[in-house]
Amino acid sequence: MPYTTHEIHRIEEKWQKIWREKKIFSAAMDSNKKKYYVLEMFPYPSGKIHMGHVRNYTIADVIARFRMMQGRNVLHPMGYDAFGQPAENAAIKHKTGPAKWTYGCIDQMRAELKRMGFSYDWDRELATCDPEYYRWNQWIFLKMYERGLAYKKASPVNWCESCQTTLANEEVVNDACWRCKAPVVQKNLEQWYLKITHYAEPLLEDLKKLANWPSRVVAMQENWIGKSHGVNIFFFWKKTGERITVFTTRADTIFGATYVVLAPEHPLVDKMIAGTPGEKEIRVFIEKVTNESKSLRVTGDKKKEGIFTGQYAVNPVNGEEIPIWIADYVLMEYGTGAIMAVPTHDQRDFLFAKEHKLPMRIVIQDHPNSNAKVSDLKEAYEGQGVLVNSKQFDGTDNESAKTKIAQWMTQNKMGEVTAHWRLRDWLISRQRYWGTPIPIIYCPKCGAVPVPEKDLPVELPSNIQITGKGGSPLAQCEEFVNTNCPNCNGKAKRETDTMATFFDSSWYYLRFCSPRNDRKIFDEKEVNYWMPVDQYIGGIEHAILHLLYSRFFMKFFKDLGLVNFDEPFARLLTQGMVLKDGEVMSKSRGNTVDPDEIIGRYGADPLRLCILFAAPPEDQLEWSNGAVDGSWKFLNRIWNLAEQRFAPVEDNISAADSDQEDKDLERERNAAIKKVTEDISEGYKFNTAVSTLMILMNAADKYKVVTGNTAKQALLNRAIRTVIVLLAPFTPHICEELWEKTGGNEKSVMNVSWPSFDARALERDSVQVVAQINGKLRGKFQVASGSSEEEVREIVLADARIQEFISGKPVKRFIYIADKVANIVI
RNA sequence: GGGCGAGUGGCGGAAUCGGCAGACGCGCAGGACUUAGGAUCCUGUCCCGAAAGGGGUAGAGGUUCAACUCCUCUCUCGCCCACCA
Repeated sequence: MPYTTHEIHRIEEKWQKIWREKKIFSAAMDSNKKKYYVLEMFPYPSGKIHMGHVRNYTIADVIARFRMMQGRNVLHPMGYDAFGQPAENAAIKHKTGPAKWTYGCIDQMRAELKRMGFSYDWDRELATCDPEYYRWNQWIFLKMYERGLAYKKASPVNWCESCQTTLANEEVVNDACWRCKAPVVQKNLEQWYLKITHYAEPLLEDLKKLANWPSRVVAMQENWIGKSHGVNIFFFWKKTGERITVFTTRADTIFGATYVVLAPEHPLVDKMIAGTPGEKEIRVFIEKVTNESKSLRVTGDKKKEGIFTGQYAVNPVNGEEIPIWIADYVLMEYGTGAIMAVPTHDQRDFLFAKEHKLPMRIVIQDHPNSNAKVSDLKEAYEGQGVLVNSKQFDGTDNESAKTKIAQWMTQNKMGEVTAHWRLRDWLISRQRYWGTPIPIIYCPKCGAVPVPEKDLPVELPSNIQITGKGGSPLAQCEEFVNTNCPNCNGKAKRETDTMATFFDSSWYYLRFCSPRNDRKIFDEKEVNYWMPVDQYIGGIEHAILHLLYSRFFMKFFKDLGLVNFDEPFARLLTQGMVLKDGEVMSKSRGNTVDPDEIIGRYGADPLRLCILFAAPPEDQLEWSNGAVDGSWKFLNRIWNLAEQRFAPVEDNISAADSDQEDKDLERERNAAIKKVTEDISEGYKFNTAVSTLMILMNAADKYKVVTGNTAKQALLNRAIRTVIVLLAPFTPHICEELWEKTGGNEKSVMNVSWPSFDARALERDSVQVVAQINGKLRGKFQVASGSSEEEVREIVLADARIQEFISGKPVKRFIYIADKVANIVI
């Protein structure tokens, strides 16, 4: 039978059925076996898988199958991140319900995933929209609520007009909604938050443990958490003596502070200006600034605007009275909402001071003897130097002055060492239907009351009309809203907001460990056996969002005493995007390639191979149909090799009888085992692993067997079967079929142990040494491997051509790198 | 403005504890064969040159017997952060 599309499809279906029936991939805890947990970021069930999914899951599948063949107890589950807005939009568009729509999509998606032949334990499949899943979201919420880590507060929030809902800071990208790209505006709303900032320190600190994460992702998280060390300095308002705390990372410049600037929203502002002559003008200014969108206000190149309050602050270090200003460039959300301005050593302050003719004083000289004057300054000096005009600190270099001044201020209660964080608490309320109901009941008498654990799950009502127009859809459903207070049993109303879907995905990897447990969120024994995830794989777009939230949840579970570790993902691989014509594949661009269509035309194996061979997993991958042709051809050649050249004979080769061709083939075979093993386990270099297998196949193809020479035939058989076994994680269907055809005696090639290589077979009798003259290639010599420098020197210098190049000049040096290069310096 | 990463044939990409640049594949060119198949097989394929040889890994320098690999500067592209005090 030739390897035709029809045959490919037959083989793929055949083996998928066998894997399913024999439960090859079902995982069970076994404390005698070393576990390996492979996980890819589970998909949103849009219905169809795209090339990005195919790439992500194929990479994971190779790893899972490879580890399985190496004898590890592999857990490789799959599920669906099934809540979220697209289902609501689809429900409106197709006049159906989000649940019906979503489950339909899941069915379609599962079928497509199965056609790819991925090694999932399908018995562990889960969907976050299942009440048996999201009840545990509610449970987690209640546990956080008990510990004060879930709380409600009114504050300005990000609001997406198009989605008609609030967004977390992490979901706002360039002042636009991360999902729909519509502009985000600020609204004042009362919303639920999770206190992720409680874990700011460990979230930052434990990044150090993530040595096997891409450094880029670690850097992004570090940036996002944004710890900055500095000092809170206690200025005070001259008129009343009230404290104005200012945060600075530049305590060394404290003697150069010539004014203080407050954010327009600063709580003291109102009191300071009330009844002053400038009050009206200042209020107009504040009004103007606070109405500006955050993006406009926070643009770097915009001119800084400000206004004098008429009030003065006292600098605690020298008692100096300096003016208090209000300016748009000071943000209430960061630091203390108040800064001390040092125009000589901060460029923003410099420009502001010039504009408003505010005083300046130099306190750092870049050189002890240089005497720059304020009038000479064209810009602020932000570099290193020595302190001047700073009383007892004069002459101190500014770096050590930071610590010294901070200590001195702390001792004299003028300030305190502190740190500020960029990380904000996580806003999780969403005014949407298709999400987990927040398990809170509002009672007129008792206030906000958590739903008792025994009443979980608070189920989503199914009879809801989704309109997409303003407000929480759940609020319209009276039978959902109206309930009784768990405390006093009086009439009460339910919270009608649902949870952000990132809540759901922050812990699903734990649920996979015991997905059917209906008494507990997860079985601690199972979780402590399988976790952490040994290899996690997904897109870089989750570098902050999902990965940070998951780390936060893990630390919370550790604090609850449920788990004995606190980082969920030991290794992280961020796969590159799949491009078409240089652009990311997307429906809106109309440049998508449907994986299902490629499977139909070529089969799953050629698709898998092509995507693995085309680029290293972390790089972008430019899709080309030609590349699938290439993969198809390669599989076809292997097919023909196994079908036409394999012949069953007894494998009784004695090394003593082997000739040079035999040794060469055995060397290629062992070299391939070594290289493929290394490529998969050290850095997932699938592209070079595949090319190594191509080399071995080419070598086997060229190897000649005289009919009846059973020793040679056995050697060829060995090479063929090695290709099949090594290739099995990449293209499992064809390898199963060929393994069976070539007399494989296991029920599946997946049960074959991953081969090891024989180092002796890699040795060569002779090696090629390159001869260079002054670094230029001048000749190649076969020499016995392990030859000494003297031997090689003799051979090389005896060569007529080499002598011609030397042309009588004296040989200054002779450098020999064993078995590689000889360089003659003349 | 700050940080990180990258730049190699017509294309995807190999090679980086410094040691033959372009593995492997796609494409292209020439040929063989044919049970016309999605054929298959063989040969060639960085540039200039008839050859000898010369040039060549974004550009310019440097270190070295030897540099895609290390150092300095510049350019280009990608990503992240950004009035962050």
